[in-house]
Amino acid sequence: MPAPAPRADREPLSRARVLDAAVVLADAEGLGALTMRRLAGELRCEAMSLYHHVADKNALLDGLAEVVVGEIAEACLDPGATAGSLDWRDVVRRRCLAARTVMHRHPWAPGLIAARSQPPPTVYPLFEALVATMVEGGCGYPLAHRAIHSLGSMLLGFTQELFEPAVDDEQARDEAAQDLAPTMPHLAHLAEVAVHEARGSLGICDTQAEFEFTLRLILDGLEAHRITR
Amino acid sequence: MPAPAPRADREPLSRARVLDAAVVLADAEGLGALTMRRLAGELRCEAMSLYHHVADKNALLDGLAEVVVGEIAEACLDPGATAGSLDWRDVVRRRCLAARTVMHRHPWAPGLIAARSQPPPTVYPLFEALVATMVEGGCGYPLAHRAIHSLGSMLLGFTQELFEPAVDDEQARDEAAQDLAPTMPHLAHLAEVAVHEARGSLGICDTQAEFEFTLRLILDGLEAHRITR
DNA sequence: TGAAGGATTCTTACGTTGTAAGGTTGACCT
DNA sequence: AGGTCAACCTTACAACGTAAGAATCCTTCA
Repeated sequence: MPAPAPRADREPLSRARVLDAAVVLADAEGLGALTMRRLAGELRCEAMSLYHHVADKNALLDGLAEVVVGEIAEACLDPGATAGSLDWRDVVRRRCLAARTVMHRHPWAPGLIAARSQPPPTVYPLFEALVATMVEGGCGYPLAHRAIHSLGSMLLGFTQELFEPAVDDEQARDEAAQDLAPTMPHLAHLAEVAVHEARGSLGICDTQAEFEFTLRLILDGLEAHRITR
Repeated sequence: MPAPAPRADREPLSRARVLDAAVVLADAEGLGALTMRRLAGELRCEAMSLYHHVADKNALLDGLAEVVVGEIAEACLDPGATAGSLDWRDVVRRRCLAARTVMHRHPWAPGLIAARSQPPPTVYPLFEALVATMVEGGCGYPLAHRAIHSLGSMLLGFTQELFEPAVDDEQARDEAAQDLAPTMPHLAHLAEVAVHEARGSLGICDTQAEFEFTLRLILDGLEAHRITR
């Protein structure tokens, strides 16, 4: 097995280093400034060298979404963020606020994530933790599921079909759920429930129903404020 | 004054025709397929001809956002959409659903609108109508204002600072509010109220407070569902 | 009738982008 | 010493947005 052959005269490139530099560049000058040549310049290499660490520009953007959502997940799951919270609402609330401060550092992120067809896999630990908190708080899986949809825009900055096209193939979906089970037990369970509820899995939720649910939630909340004002 | 000089042998171009073709193209093949040359091809002209009707590609995208939001506003304000509604919530609910069906036809729209720094002016009639409905429903301007923020993602597909950078200059803001007054009385009034409430106008809301308000709305609504399940 | 004038459209050209193809380098293992 | 292979660079090309200016066409007035 050949060992890696880093040059002695400078830090070798790597997927992580490329993505980190891309995030820094996008933060500083926006997504528009993120070109392969410019990014290479920041890393003191040539554009084509980047292609050894990311497949192409699209993969680079996928990676960016992954990194940012990962940052959000990390911030949300930091125990310090929710220390001393008793109510499940308080935990979820603080997590959403933590997500927001991360998004604030990367204003280009919502648009980027929204543009990808699939949310990056780094959302799963976050959703898993949220569902866990809610279920332990007595919400039950169906409500926790709806909550994830309702909170989507608070966590990632946009609404609209969080899990849209995904997989049409039913068997592939079942396998995906199986893969999820060991590390994401709540999400796996939620997927099962969703199958019975909306004839879809994580991949195919009844987004219309979810939309209407969230809408009613907001309107009813506003009505309550109107009455007690 | 020279009259327009359209060619006899074919329909002349126009800003509206360019934008319409751009919407059709984006709907069919996505925003990525929307290039000046390609769009020109659809219109059976050369790329450079487009520049007489839109300043540049960025202006084209601005125009696209304008058209889509205009479509949304039109669908929402269609009296048929809200006929027979007594409750203000029902009116607003139906408008949001109408907005959603329009967005469904233009899946690229939320990302596009979110990417522009300012929402297109075609939102104003929509917001005006929503505020009017809510105020007449007994909500009061402060609550109607919050409602617009809370409903942002239900109407346009994304959250996150609907009116972000806008104008720093205080005088310019006052003038903008003046211009609004004749056609958008409720929005103009709302802007005044916002100045006192959050030390900002339409241009500078306390987005953090709005975010937290919406978040609590959703969480409290979910909690109510938990209890009564 | 026809020439001017001005809006519209097209031609050509340039710089920048993403990336395919293939050459070069240098650390490691025999 | 020489071979191997990942990492990296050079060159090249098609497609993009768009600047500059020529060509085209309708209108208007002489």
